[in-house]
Order: sequence, then structure tokens, then C-alpha cells
Amino acid sequence: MNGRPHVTLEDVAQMASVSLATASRVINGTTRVREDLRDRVLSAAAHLAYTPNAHAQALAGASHRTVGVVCHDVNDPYFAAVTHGVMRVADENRMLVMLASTFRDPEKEIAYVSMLRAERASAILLVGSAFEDRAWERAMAAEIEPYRRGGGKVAVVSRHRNLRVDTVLPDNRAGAQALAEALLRLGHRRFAVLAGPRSLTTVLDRIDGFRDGLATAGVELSERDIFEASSTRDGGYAAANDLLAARHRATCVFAVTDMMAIGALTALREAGRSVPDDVSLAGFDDLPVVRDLSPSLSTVALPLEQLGEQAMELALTGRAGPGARSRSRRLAAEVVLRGSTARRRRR
Amino acid sequence: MNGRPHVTLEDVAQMASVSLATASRVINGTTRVREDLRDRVLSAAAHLAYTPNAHAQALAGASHRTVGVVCHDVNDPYFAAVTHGVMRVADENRMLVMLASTFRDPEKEIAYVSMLRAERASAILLVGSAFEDRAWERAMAAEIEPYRRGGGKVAVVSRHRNLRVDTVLPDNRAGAQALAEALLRLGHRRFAVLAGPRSLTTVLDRIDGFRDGLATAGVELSERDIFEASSTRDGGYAAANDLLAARHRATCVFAVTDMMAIGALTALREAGRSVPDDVSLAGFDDLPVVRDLSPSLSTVALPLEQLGEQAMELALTGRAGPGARSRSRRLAAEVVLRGSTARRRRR
DNA sequence: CTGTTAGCGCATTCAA
DNA sequence: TTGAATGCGCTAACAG
Repeated sequence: MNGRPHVTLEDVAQMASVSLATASRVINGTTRVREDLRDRVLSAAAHLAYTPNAHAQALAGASHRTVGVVCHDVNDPYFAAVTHGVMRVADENRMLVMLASTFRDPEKEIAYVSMLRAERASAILLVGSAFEDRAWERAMAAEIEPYRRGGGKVAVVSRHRNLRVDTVLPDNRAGAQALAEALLRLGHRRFAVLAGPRSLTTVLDRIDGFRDGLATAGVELSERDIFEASSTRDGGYAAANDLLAARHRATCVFAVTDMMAIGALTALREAGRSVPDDVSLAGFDDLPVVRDLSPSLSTVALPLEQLGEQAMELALTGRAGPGARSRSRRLAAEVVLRGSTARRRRR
Repeated sequence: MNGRPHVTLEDVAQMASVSLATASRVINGTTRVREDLRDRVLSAAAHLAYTPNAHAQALAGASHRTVGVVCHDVNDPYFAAVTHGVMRVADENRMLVMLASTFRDPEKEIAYVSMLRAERASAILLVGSAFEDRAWERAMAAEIEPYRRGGGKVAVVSRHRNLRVDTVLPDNRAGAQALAEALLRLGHRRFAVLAGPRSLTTVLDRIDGFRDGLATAGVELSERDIFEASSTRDGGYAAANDLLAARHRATCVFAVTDMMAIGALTALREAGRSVPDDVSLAGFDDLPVVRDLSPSLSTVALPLEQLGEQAMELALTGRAGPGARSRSRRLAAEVVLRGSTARRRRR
């Protein structure tokens, strides 16, 4: 910011021939001010196109209406939907959102929290899976704790061990288990999983839940049934091709995220495999677009926008300080069977 | 921000037994400082988990590394992709992005620019179509101009009349025209358009371009061939149903955005119309997901992430002040024919 | 090289 | 009710 200096409250006060204090009072509506003075200040402000300097306000002690949100990738519809929920609540509370996208780089996640801390954001929201990595957890805690000690509120979406903060928890494990049971009911007995990086808690939870569900029918999921790739459309595409190359005999494939399922669907189609006639396919998340695929995708529905809304609400209503007991809201996941899964056919 | 006061540079200086200035120099690396002092400051800072107060820094004159981005809807993949590009460049420059989503409300767009102005964001990016409305244009200009006068940089993606700012311009008109010509070449002569609100410049440009393209073959597009709805998936779904209800005899339908085309595709499928056998369908934008639809969508490809990257670059390299001549970068749009469009069949 | 000091723009005491 | 004065935390002169 250079160029001609900004219009300041001082300028407004001068033009209105009142003191700085009076001008401040008018702008903030804190105290009653004589009608005519008020009018003079207001019209001076309008005339000069005055806008308060949020930095000065923040520094002078007025609380700052900014929240920080850190997600893995804005371009992924999952995060876009959750962020949308966050923004709705932020908007209702006239707050500005500083959104950081880490490009799935754990280091960046910590760096951004640090920047947000510098910005004195009144709350920081971590949206997206934690990383299962002791060093990362420690580094994150080293940022989060002093932040909370300084009065910052923190809320996270998804499970973060060792971070005693308010949490909104999509029920990944139970959802995946219910999905497994539903797929078993369709007659399937041979499964494969297209998984994102096992370093993500979310991925682990979904695999574990799915495995547990299969176990209820005595079906086992071995390491060779799991194809790991990145949690993206291209990851799903690659993982599905790996599965094909391995000549895996699954009659039903579970992709741990809808984005991966979308990539897998195309890979299967390109390989001449019909979904669901040759192989059934299910995802997880229920992104808006999966209903428009053909076949439409069976999946586990998560209330994506609510995830964001509730995290934001927790952050807004949170009592500051690390002393406050951390709250946790669990949101149910629901199995939705659509066209991409079919009853297993006899040969 | 309340709770226990924050750790300040003063605290660090005290703990390191140096002056405030020295501590500042060490933290910012501006000047050489004696080795041992440097170490003492650094270890004190680490020990106290010190983070500079960005507000104080900004107020004291250090330029603020924050940019504001205003888009219509983070949940729409178009904006998500453009924003992704913005974030990439912002990240490379260690800048924080304050992202506002207006929920397609013109009023909010102006309110957010005002807030961003208060935040003294070093640049403001307007992503997404302008509104064709004199009052809106005036109100927006009333925010933008004082902002630029104060040294703020502004860049926009898409055409904004009467806002003399740096612009990144996807070639909507030429793209739509080229699409029309390609569709004519497939033998189509009866067309319909599913359009977003005509209050958006982008929508108008695309319709006009399409009409011009048809005109080259003497094909006219009348008002009755245009079905208007919101620029969303649901809007496309509704518009397609309107078209069906009107028993429109188009052999080819152009949806002005891919999101609308996605909704239309489902509507047509639900109505038992095969795409492209019964009717061809084309969109605009080339969202990543449209390749994974079935049939894959013919569309006009825009370099979405580049749109965001270039806007951000313009803002970063921009000379401040309204005096600076505004620059404009035009990005080409390219027709991509996929499975959703077919040669017109004889009956 | 290091320390002292003067603001940055505002909210908020404290006096009047 | 209004005005004058203080300080928020920091950077950037300036002086030593």
C-alpha cells in the first residue's frame, strides 16, 4: 500500500470540525452524539469515502472479524462444499474468511496456521484430515497451543488426535462399515478398495470401518485388495488401472472418496468394464455431482456443508483458552445406493 | 481475541536482553546483527512461541501480504478452479488470500469489497461476471476508486464495463461463436440455448457470440429458443425441463455453462432423451469433471486456473493508483468436441 | 552494529 | 456529551 495516503479518521474529524474521539464514536455508534455533530461526521466520511483501517482497529483493541480456514485443496468439491458452509455462517456474522489451500502439503498446513496466527484471526478452522505423523502433530500443536493461549479459538473438521480442540466429526468409520454391510447384502464377497494416502486419518478410518463391516460376514480384506493413490480424481483413475493390471477379481470396488470413484469410473469404462454389470463401484462423501454421473454413484452421504457450518459455529461460540473443555459434534453418514452398485450376478 | 495477552516483540527483546529495534531486525532479517545477539533473540522468540502481530506490522508501514478475492460461489467448480489458480500464485508469493463468496448476490459483492478495503488488502480480485446494472456499477466504482486512490491494486476476471482496472478476459464471445460454427458443421440447424441470468455480462457475451456464429450460416436464434435460469446445475436442470415442456424441436442444445449442462444432461436422461442420439448438448468452461460424464461433454475449454493465476499476477505487478493505464489479457477459448454432440441424423 | 524514539490509525480511558 | 491524551505492537528513521 503506497500511493497517496489513505483517508483517516483524523481527516474525517477535521472536515467535520469535531475531535477524533467524537468521530470515532459516531463511526462505531458506541455512544450517543449530538445529532448535528453526528450528521457532520457521517457526511464527511461519505464525502471522503472513508473506510476504517481494520489494522488500526485491531491494534487498538477492537476485536477483529476475521477467521482463518485451512483446507487441503479448494479445487476439490469436498472442500469446496465444506468451505461453502463455513462461508455461510461467516457471512451471517459479518466475518471475513482467510482461506488457505495447502495443496495437500502437510508442511504448508503448518505454515498457514502460523500466518493466520500472525493475522490474529479470531478463529482458525482446520478442514480436512490430519496426518498420521508424530512430527507433524507436534509441529501443529506447537502452533495451535500458543494461539489458543493468546485467546484464539480453534475448530477442526475430521479427527485430529492429540489436538484438544473443538471437533466436527463425520462418522467415517461407521459410514464405511454400513456401506460394507449394504454391499454384502447385494451378494458381493470379493472386494477391492481404492484408497488415498494411509497417512491421512480419514483414509484409515474409512478403510478400517469397511474392513469391520466385511468382517461381520466373515469376508476378509487383505493388503493386496487395497490400491493406494492420491485422494484425487486422477488418483482414483490410477488406482483403478492398477487394480485392472493386477487382474483383481473383485466384483465390487470401494473408493474411499467420491473424487477417486469418479476417476475410477472413467478408468473402468475406458477398459471396457461396465459399471455396475461387470463390477459395482461405490464412493464416499456424496459430492453433488455424483448424482449426475451415469451410472449415478452409490456412496456414503455426508452433510458436507453442515460440517463447515458447525465448525464455524463451534469457533464462534467457543470460549477462549486451552482450559476450555473441547466439544465434539458427530455427524452421521448415510449409505445411499444408486446405479453404480448392483446385486452380484451369477455367472 | 481476549484471554492472556499475546507475546510481543518487547517480551522477546527483554528476554534476549536487547533493544526492541534489534529484536525487530533479527526477526525481519533486514540488517546484519551480531551473531550472538541474533541467536539470543531467535531462541527467545522460539521459546516464547512468538509470532509478529501482522496488524502492528501493517500499521507501522510494512506492506501487508494479504489479497482479497471476491467470487460468486466457492462451491461452483468454475470459481473453485479459478480460485485455485489465484491461490497457487499467492502461495508462491507468501501471501494470504481472503476469499469471499457472494452467494450470487450483487449487494454482497460490494459489501465485501468494502470490507476488503478496510482490511487494507494489498490487492482485490473480482472473479466472475459483472452485473449489467447501472446502479450496481456505480456503487462498485464508488468502492473501487477510493481503494485504488489509496494505493490498492485491482484486477478482475471477466468483462467489467466502466471499471478501468486490470482485466483477464476469457474470450467468451469468440468461444461461443466458434462453438456455434462447429455445431453447424455437424449438420445442426435447430438450436436452443440454456442461459444463466441475462444480468451477467458473461451470459450476454456467450449468447451473443453463439448467435453470431449461427448467423454465419443464416440460422437465427429467437427469444423463444432461449431458456433462462440460474447459472447452476439446478438451473440447467430446470431450463432443460422448460425446453422439454415447450416441446422445443432443437437437435442441439447449448448450455452457457458446464454446470448448467450437467443439470441438463440429467434432465434429458430422466426424460428418456438420449444424448447425443436424440439431442446433442454442449457446455462452456470445460470443468474438470465433464470429461468423466457419460457421454463426456462437448464444451468450450477455458484455461480456468490460468485465469486466476494471471489475475493474481496482474495484481502483484500492478502499479498502484488509478493513473496507471489498465492492462488487459485476453485468454483464448477452445472448442472441444466430445461424446455429447453428434452429427445430426436424418430421420 | 545497536539503542532510542517517533509515529502508523484507532478505541478508550480520563477530564472538562 | 465532548475533547485531550494514552497506548495497542511494530518499523524505520535517527543518533550513538
